[in-house]
Amino acid sequence: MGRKEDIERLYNLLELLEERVNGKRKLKNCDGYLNWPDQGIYFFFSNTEREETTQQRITRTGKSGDLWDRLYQHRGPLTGNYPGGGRHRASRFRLHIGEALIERDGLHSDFPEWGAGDSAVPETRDEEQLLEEQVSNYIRELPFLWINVNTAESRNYLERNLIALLSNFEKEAIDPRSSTWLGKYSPNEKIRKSGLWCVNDVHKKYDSDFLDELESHILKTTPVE
DNA sequence: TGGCAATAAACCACACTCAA
DNA sequence: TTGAGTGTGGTTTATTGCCA
Repeated sequence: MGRKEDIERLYNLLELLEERVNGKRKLKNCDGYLNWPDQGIYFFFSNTEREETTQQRITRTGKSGDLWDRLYQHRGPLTGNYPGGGRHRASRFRLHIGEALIERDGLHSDFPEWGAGDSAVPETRDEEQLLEEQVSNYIRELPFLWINVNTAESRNYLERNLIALLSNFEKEAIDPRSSTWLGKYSPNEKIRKSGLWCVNDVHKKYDSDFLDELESHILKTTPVE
């Protein structure tokens, strides 16, 4: 089977997953009180559709040994010192989106420290709060799905192959992103060309057999309540 | 109903792994 | 060695349950 057929199979498997978990969620409606699986893989979708279908396009996939903790890092806090914001230094997803917003809106002089270092002093965080809020607003509106994957070996294998399959980086573009996709403004070439908010593995080849393993995990995934 | 303790979740900074 | 990304562990905050 070719890459296009494998991508079709992947999206069909995700439709099955969506049925199993009673639909996609958005982070704006989620918290840690839901019974998330301890470990797993998540799929964020864009609100735009794939070519020739009504399916939403995958825009990022990632893994975690503590699923909600990772989703929380992407969502950002609702309360505390930075409500509605977040920490892009703890979430590359947030970092990439913020960089694209800076490029698109010409905000370099407003956020000169964005992405600099692993931590920031409160003064810098105060200055970045406005952009963190914009990033949070963007992420919290993205529909997402998740699967339960217990072993790190499986999570690494599935994530690597998912990204390699979906990435258009230096490959034939399947489901190419529109010119209005925010990632087109990313300073990172891998994001612009892959069509994903991912950098690792976008240039790799994938192993079709991973779809069989993905299906087995989907069939074991249950809804959160 | 209010006070207290226990527990869970939220939050954060830093450490660690892996690949290039 | 560096960058990307996740894992770990400590602290703070919120919630729950119990008792007077």
